[in-house]
Amino acid sequence: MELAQETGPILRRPLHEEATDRLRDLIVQGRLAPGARLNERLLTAQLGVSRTPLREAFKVLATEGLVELLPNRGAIVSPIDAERLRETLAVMGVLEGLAGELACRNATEAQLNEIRALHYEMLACHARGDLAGYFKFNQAIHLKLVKYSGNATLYNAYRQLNGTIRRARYMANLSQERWDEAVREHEEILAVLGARDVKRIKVLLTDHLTHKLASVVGELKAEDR
Amino acid sequence: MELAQETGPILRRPLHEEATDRLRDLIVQGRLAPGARLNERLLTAQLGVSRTPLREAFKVLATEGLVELLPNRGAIVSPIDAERLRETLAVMGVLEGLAGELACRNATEAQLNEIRALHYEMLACHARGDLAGYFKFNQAIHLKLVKYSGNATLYNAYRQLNGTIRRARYMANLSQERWDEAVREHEEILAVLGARDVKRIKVLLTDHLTHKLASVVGELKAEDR
DNA sequence: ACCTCCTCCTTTGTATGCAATCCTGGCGCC
DNA sequence: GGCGCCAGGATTGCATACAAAGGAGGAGGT
Repeated sequence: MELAQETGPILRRPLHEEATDRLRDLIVQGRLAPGARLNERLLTAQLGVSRTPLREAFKVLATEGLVELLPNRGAIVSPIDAERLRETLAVMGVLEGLAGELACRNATEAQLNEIRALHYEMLACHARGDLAGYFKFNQAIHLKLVKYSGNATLYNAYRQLNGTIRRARYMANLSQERWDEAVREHEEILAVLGARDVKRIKVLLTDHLTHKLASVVGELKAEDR
Repeated sequence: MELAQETGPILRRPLHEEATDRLRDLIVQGRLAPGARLNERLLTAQLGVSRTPLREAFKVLATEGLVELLPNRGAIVSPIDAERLRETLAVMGVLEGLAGELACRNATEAQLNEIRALHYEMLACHARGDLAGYFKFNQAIHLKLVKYSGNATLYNAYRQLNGTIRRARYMANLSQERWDEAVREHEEILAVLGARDVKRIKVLLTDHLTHKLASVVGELKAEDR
């Protein structure tokens, strides 16, 4: 009989945190659709918490922009509109540009290797045509890059904006051409990062995001039809 | 007898919003010192609300980074440390760079004139040596600039980060030389904005923020002694 | 004297209760 | 027939009650 599972430090997080994270995941993954009403009674039952922590979660997600609070009428999942996506990607573009610059300067070789590993995992997914896996590793790479900039504030800001984008990702498909192009861009970004070419990485990342923007917004428009 | 005061639309905001704003102001103005413990009982009495909306406000301010939640031990005002300021200003630098670029393209002449008006108000304060007034108009100018970029997401992100900085502003003094220099920089920014020189404005704003960074961090260090 | 443990009090975390608001649908009136 | 109005029910907003955790202070042991 197992005496102790590998649980790490005994984890007892506040319920409102747990609720916030669970809800955020549900929204980001699109399992709570944009525009959907968030019924307190339903969600309390579903999450097994009372209304208080749940409502605290609503407030947090509202400041993150994932939820909209309608006074006296509850909360809804923020609708996704192309304009807001455009805005968000523009902001993320400059954030990632800065992140790349800082990462070029500050990241250790070990950290770069971690990113490289993720990159190869991503290539594997691309080769297999595994889009979900591709997105996952793609996300991970971008997040790590920002993290390894060493600027925690930047990382936080980036993460928050990222929630908005991820939702769209789950909705929008990706053309094969754009996919191939994105992979090529990643290859180049990684090379430049390894070379610690501060000036060039900024341009590359900004461009990469601009292309992503065009792609996502294009796909979204296509879905509107 | 007056039948109707000019109240505009009847304003009935949720208590938690009101509480959030009031608390945020208290923190930003430094009336709740960094590191200070936020006692729920005290604050409920002071704000005249019950614990529920107050605690919701805590959560919101925590995601904004102005408050830290210590599980089972309540909340404190986030301490100000130079490193975090550095980080924040770096991020705001690129955000404002983007904002300037967009404002150059999108702002109407009327909007630019609004900024110009604020600029002259600011000059007046500078001439009088009115530092508090100067900060106020300075803030207003930067916020308007970002707002007139036309990117609401950018504006939100900027505003949030700005809270952290404003707190430091109330603490750190300003050398006369740096003050004069800042005013000159503003003059130039305004001129370039009027000329709609997209490339140049970005450089100017980024530099301006870099200088601000150096100034604020320098002053903060000076206070540590 | 110092450390430890225990207890009490304070404060926080969560659940629940109550009042106010909003939506639904059905009735009356034009 | 359509419009507006008025319950009734459901849902939210806020307050409060209850349970659990943290911290302070004193008694007892070494």
